[in-house]
Amino acid sequence: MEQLSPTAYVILGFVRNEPRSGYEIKALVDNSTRFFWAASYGQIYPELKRLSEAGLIVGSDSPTGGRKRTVYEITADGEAELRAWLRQAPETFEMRDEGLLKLFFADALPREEAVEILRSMRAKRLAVHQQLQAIEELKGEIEDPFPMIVLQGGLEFTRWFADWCERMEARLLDTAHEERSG
Amino acid sequence: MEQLSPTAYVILGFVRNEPRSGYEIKALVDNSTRFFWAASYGQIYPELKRLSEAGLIVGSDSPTGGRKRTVYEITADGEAELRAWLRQAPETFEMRDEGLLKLFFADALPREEAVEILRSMRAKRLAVHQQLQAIEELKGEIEDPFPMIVLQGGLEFTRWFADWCERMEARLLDTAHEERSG
DNA sequence: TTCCCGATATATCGAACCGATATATAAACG
DNA sequence: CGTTTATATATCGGTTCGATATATCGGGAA
Repeated sequence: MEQLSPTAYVILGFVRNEPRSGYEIKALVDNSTRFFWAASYGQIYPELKRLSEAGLIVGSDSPTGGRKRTVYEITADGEAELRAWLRQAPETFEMRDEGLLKLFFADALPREEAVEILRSMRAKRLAVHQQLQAIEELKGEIEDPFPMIVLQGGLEFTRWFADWCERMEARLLDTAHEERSG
Repeated sequence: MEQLSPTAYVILGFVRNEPRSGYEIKALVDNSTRFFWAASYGQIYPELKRLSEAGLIVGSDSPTGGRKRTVYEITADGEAELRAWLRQAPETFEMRDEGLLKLFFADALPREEAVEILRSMRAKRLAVHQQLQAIEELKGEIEDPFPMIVLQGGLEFTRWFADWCERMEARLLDTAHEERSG
C-alpha cells in the first residue's frame, strides 16, 4: 500500500474509540485539530472510501430516521497502521501567516501604518486565544491527557505571539520617535 | 480586477526596489519568507505573467550571455496595489504541524514512545532555529528593519516551541513515573 | 399544523498550491 | 576539457481549500 496522507491518520485517530460519520469527523476536527491540521469534506469523504477499501476502517449503515448515514470504525489493521505512523518522526511543518508577510514588506508604508499591521495581528491572536479558552472550559476530566496538552500548547503559543506583537509594536513606536527627534 | 493572491504580493514586494527575474524571486523567497509564506516556480512564473498583463509590473529582456532572461519591475499601479494590500487587515493564518497531530493521538502509544514525539519535534525546531541564525548572520546593516524583525520573530518562535517541547517531555515523564509508583 | 431555519449528511468542483521534473545555457573548477 | 553547479523558464500530477449543491431531519414560530 502506498503511504497514507496525514489526513488519513486524522480519520483513523478519530474513529479509534467509537464509530463516527464523516460529518462527525469534520465537526471533531473543527473543534480540535483545526488549529494545526485542518480537513475539508473534500478530503474526508474520499479518504473514508480509500481507508475502507484498504481495510483499515469498516463502515456500517446507521441511519437517523430516513436519512442515510454511514459510521466507520477502525479495524485491527487500522490500529496497527495508526501506531506505526505515530512511531515515525513527524515530517510536515508549514505555516502561512499573511500578517508576517505584510510586516516583512511594511517598509513600503509610513511607520504609523506599519504599526497597524502588528495591532491587527495581535488582535487576531488574542481572538484565537479566547476561542481556545472556550474549548478548554468545555472539556471536563478525561483520561486521555494528550488533546489537553496540545490545546494548552495552543494557548501558550497564541499568548506568546500576541505578546511578541505588542513588544514589536512598542519597539517600532520607539524608533519612530527617535527618528523624529534625532 | 479580481483580487490578487497573497503570493502575487510576495512578487510585488520583491520587485519593488530592483528588477528581479522569476528565478531570483524564488531564491529570495527561499531565504526569507519561506518560513511563513512559501512559493514554488509553478506559482511564480504564471503569476509574473498575470501581474504583467494587469500592468502592475513590467518585464524587460536582460539576457546574461546567450541565455534568455526577463526581469520585472514594479509600476506605479503596482506600488499602489501593494500599499493598498498592506493597509488591509491580514486574513490568512494557517499551520500544519504533523508533530502536534501525532501528539494529539499519542494516547494510542505507550508513554515512553509518546515522549519520543516531543523529542523529534524539539530536535526539528532547534534545527530550524539554527537555519534562521545562519541567515541572521549573513545580513549586515540594512536600512529596512522589517525583514530582520520578522527573522528575529522566527528565532524567538522556534526557541519558544523547542522549550515547550522540553517542558512537556518532562511533564510526561513525571506523570509516567507517578503512575508507576502510585 | 404548516412553514422555515438550522443541523445533519454526503458529494463535488474550481482554484490554488506543492513538489518534482524537463530543458536549456552559463559559469566555475579541477 | 569534461563535469558539476547555478541560472532561467516551464509544466504536470496530485493534494488541498473553500464554497456550494442536494437532501433530510428536528425544532420553534406564526
